[in-house]
Amino acid sequence: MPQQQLTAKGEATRSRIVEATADRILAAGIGATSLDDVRADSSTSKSQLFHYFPGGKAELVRAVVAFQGQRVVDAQGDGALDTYEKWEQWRAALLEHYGSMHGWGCPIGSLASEAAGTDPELAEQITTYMLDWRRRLQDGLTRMGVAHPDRLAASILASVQGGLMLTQVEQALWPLEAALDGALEQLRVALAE
Amino acid sequence: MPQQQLTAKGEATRSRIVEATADRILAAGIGATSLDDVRADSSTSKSQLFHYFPGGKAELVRAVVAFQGQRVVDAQGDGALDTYEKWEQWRAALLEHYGSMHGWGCPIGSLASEAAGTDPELAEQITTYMLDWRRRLQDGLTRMGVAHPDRLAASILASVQGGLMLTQVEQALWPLEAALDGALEQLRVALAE
DNA sequence: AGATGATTGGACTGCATGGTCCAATCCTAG
DNA sequence: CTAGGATTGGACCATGCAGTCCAATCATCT
Repeated sequence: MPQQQLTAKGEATRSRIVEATADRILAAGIGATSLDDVRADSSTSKSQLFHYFPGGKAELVRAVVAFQGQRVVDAQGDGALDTYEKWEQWRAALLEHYGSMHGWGCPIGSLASEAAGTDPELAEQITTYMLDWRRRLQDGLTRMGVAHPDRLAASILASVQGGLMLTQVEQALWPLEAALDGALEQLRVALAE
Repeated sequence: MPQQQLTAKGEATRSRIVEATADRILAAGIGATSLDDVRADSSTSKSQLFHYFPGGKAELVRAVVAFQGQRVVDAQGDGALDTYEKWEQWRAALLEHYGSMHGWGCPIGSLASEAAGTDPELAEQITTYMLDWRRRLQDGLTRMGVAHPDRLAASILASVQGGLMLTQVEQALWPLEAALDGALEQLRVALAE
């Protein structure tokens, strides 16, 4: 944690490092992302990496997850998901976001399995993001008065995550689209009851 | 590829290696699974590893994916998924299978992101398994005469994969259960049309 | 200008890990 | 019992990578 004051320049370098690392990790996973790769991609030196992330790779990865977590939140659009129309906008926003991204796959979800058995703190961080995400969906569902908002929220989130995984496997966006359609279908059924 | 003749003993050792590796990888991912870990877990020596897998770690990992792929197929139950009742049995079989497994997570899906940017051949192997899996679902749907079997199959598979991911994150089976319920819900809607 | 602290470059270290090699032992067929 | 191949043990090597360190530069404030 850089408690020291960061100048604008320092801040810029820091972001450059985080973003470069995020891209690499998204494309190749944590294990296949070396600090030398990051150094090259971000045009920095080893000392800069450790200057801004004294905790080394582990801290850097955590910063990346925080960074991506923020992006994910942004991608949801803002406001509560408490009308069906807003869910449709949500669907569109997700497709827009992931469709325009470099590469495929969920920037956070895809790390879950790799993190689980490696860095417990990281695993917890990822879990927290997932729970927040689910809670966000669930809140909207609760306000809409569906029967089991927790289960439905989990199911919808599963569709998103699974859709992203298939999207990565197929190198195409349509599986996510199909999965989101399925998720909205479930929502409609729940609303009709 | 061990074209040489394997005695029963050799075959046993080979399986021991594959299974030990599979467990490790499931728990910690590919990157965090070292050959020394495997050696220890399987009570073998370095020379045995390379005797049975001359291609080294890459070949071993591919063998693990093939092994897990077979398991996944088995877990689906056999026969075509061409009646709703069979889909319910399928649901039960999946829950039974993944609920009784060591650890959580999809033995293949969770590797997708890690493999994608590392070993192209492995990525292709995983893609093939996913396609087979989806095709299997899709065949049943086609026979049942639903409207867009390809998209529905993708959506259902996404539910399974996402459900497994959440299951890993939450360390509990219920998200998979909720996701599968959602998937069957979609199927019912498609059948009603 | 000079001082102070942030920033940067890059050589260097230590270690984990994938992979090689060879000799010892076990198994089976003749 | 013996020969040849399958199997096994484990020392050893090469390398890639995380992390350390120190000296050089840059920016800002007085």
